[in-house]
Order: sequence, then structure tokens, then C-alpha cells
Amino acid sequence: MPSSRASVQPVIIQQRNLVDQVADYLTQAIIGQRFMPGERLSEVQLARDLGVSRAPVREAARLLESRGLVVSQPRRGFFVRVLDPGELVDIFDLRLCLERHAMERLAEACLPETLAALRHQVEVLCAAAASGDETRRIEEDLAFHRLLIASAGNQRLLRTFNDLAHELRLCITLITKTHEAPDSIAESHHHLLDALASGDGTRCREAIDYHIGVARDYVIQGIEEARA
Amino acid sequence: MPSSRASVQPVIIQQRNLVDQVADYLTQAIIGQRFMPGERLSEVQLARDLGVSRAPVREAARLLESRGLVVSQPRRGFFVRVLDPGELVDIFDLRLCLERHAMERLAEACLPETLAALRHQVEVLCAAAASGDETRRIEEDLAFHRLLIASAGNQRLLRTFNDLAHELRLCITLITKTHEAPDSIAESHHHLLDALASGDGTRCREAIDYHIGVARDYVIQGIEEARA
DNA sequence: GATGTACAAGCTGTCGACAGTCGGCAATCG
DNA sequence: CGATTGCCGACTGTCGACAGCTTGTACATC
Repeated sequence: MPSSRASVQPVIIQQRNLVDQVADYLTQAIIGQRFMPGERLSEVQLARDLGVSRAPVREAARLLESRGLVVSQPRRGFFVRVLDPGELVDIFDLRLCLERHAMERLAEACLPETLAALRHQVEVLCAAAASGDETRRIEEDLAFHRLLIASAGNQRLLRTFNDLAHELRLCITLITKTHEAPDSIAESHHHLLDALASGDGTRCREAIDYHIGVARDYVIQGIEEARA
Repeated sequence: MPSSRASVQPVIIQQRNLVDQVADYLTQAIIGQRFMPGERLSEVQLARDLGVSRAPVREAARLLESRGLVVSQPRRGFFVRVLDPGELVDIFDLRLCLERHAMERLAEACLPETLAALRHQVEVLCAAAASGDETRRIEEDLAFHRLLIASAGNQRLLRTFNDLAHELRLCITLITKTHEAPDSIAESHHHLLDALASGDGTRCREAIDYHIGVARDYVIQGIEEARA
């Protein structure tokens, strides 16, 4: 008999190997601007600092490279990625591409519980924005959009967005501007929810176009101010 | 003075390190079905066969993992990725998402030389189809779509498509069906070109929706036949 | 003073080795 | 006879080391 449940529970204990731990450390260090864009990441120094050998460091760096956080130059090493304005526009354009797709799929058929989950996440986001903790606000904002994409039901689309999210975080490290007004964040996201609730495809598209356009301009403007 | 061009030319001589060579070897072996889906890739055996140490093999495997060609299980090793039908649908859905975006951008403003380049690639594709070399036809087909995406001018979009292309090749390894009729290939692609030339966004969208729908059904049907 | 060159230090690319873990097989027990 | 336990082989995760390259510096030369 073939049956019941294949495995009671895959038991995701996942032994934390050094590679993942180093990758997490590097990611946090880059996002947290402890390593600045363009800075060289010396394998030996990192290995020394973290108390591991170079092998896990190399593999972790390659992982981050595939996520677009670092770039490698043969025989020279790894460097924290430097985003130029053109790349920034491309990143937000791809984001628009992905989120439009998710919105369209959801406009066709959006379950009440999906809408409720999104609504709840907006509340969490608003709370984070009100707290004044910018890092937390950014993560909850990304979490909302991740949930939006995930709701479309395409795992591959979600994976692509998650990869892109790392680069979005990288964009945000570039700006020094004070945070956005909590009111506009709430309004901006409720606008998306209303569009979804209406089930009108055109309205959904306009809503997401506006939303991401604002986010993009926010980042671009923030960078120009930081540069000045 | 800060300037002119930061680097005259990144000098893409890129010394072929072992990692890239091993990655290419593995990619070809997987695409060419010398390693079947689900098959385990032993690091030691690969290292022995290729006459290198395990380090480059491990790094190459991680590279392929980021491209979706293999999956890793901690403490167990790397396995050639097995695509289930659901993932296949997701892959084609993402492809649709990306190509729709490119078509829309091109519909807004498509230069004559862009159209000419695409037209030329269709001719190359048709020649490949007529030659009966299925592998070549597939590569030229992908090359057309890569050119289409590249013409939209978003490097990040192109990178995402290139990653996806590896998985598309993986899909195709699953089917055993005889190749499509060259006539329909020509017609199908000319249909896209005509839509682009018209500059009509709606028509472009319909054209790419149809085109990718056909490709998806072709693969899905081929797999079901292979399974029977 | 500017330019080119040789040297030195540090780094990456690659390798072989050791330890811990996983999967399978055989022996043991119910 | 079926299930469990212990053992063995193979493999992965990690490490330290060596060779070759790259970079920065000091020196010689024009």
C-alpha cells in the first residue's frame, strides 16, 4: 500500500553548514553597510575573522554572487557590488514586470483569505513604519510584496523575486534619506488592496505601476541627495 | 579629475579557470542527457574523471544550483534537478511574464534595426529547423528570444531570462518527441515580428501569449508522450 | 621630474588529507 | 520471518598548504 503520508514531516532541521552561516554573515554585513559598495572582500581576512577556512568563504561568496550582492573578478577576488543608476532602473523595471504579473493573476481570482493575509501584512508594515525602525520597515515592506507574489501561486516567480529582493536591499543601502511618512505608506498599500478587491485588471495594473514608480523615484532621489 | 571612463574596458579576457570549465562540462552533460534527472553527481568521481580536485567541482556545482540545473541536499550531495509538471507550468508562466514585458517595451518604441536583427535571427532559426538538427534548432530558438529580451534594453531582465533558459533546456531534455514542423516555426515567429512592427501593444501581447502557450503545450505534451 | 622595471608581499586558484556523517548490509532479536 | 541494531564503506564538509598571479613599492633610467 502506497500511502498515507510519504514522510511524516521532512524534519527541516537542516544542519547549518558553515557556508550558509558565512553567507548570512556576509549578507547582513553588506546590507548593514559594514562592507561598503566596491569594497574588496579578502578571503583570507574573512576566514581569519570568522575562524573558518577559506573554502566555506569562497562558496558563500559565490552564493552571494548569484544573488547579485557581490561580483567576482578572476584572480582578483570578490567585491561588494556597486550599482550604477542604469542598473537601478533595470532592477525596478524587472520588479515592475514581476509584480504586474502577480497582480494580474490575482485580479483574475483572489481568494478572500489571500486578501485578508495581505491586509494583515499591511497592518504589520504600518506598525513597523510607525515604530521608526527603518530597517524593520524595509523588511516588512518587502515581506508584503513577497506575500503578494507568493499569492500568485508561482514558486519560480517567487524565487526570482527573492533574488531581486537582495538587490533591492542593496539599493536601499545607498540612500541616507529620512524615512517616508507612515501615512503615505499606509495609503499607498491600501490602494493596492482596493484594486485587488475590485478584481479590475486595468486598475490593478495602474495601482502597481504607480506604487513601484513611487518606490523607484524614492530610491533614485535618495541616492542623488546622498551623492550631493 | 575624477573621470572619463572608470575602466577603459573591463578586459573580458577572463582566464578560463577550472570552475567555469567544470560548470560548462556539467551543463553540457546535463543538457545532453548524459546525466539523467535525479542522478547523483559524486564530487569525488567527477573530480577523478575530469582530473581536477574536488574544490572546483563543488564550486561549479553550486553555480549550477543557482541556475536551477542541480539541487543540493546537505550531507548528501548534488543531484540533477527533477522537474515536476507543476514546476514546468511555473517556468513557462515566468517566461511569459518576462517576454510580455519585453514585447510591451518594444511595442512602445522598436527601432528598425532591432526589427531587422530579429528578422535575421528568425531566418537563422528557420535554417536550423530545416537542417533537422534539433539541438541547433533549440539553441537558435532560444537565441531569438534572448535577442528579443535584450532588445528591450534591460540587462537585469536579460540575466533573469538567461537563468530561466537553463531550466527551459532542462525541460526540453524531458521530451522525446520528433521535432516541430519547420513551417509552423517560421509562421509562429513571423507572427511575433508582425505584431512588433505594428506597434500595437495589445496585439503584441496576444502574439507572445499565443507563442509561449504553444511552446508550453508542446513541452507538456511531449513529456506525457515520453512518460507513456 | 616622469617613466619604466624589478622586487616583494599578499592574494587567489587549486590541491590532497582528515574527520564526521549518511546509506546499505549483515547479524541479532522478537 | 520481519524488524531492529551495529558495522562498514563511501561521501561530504572542512582544513591547511603550495604555486602562480596581481599589486604596490622602491629603484634605476631617460
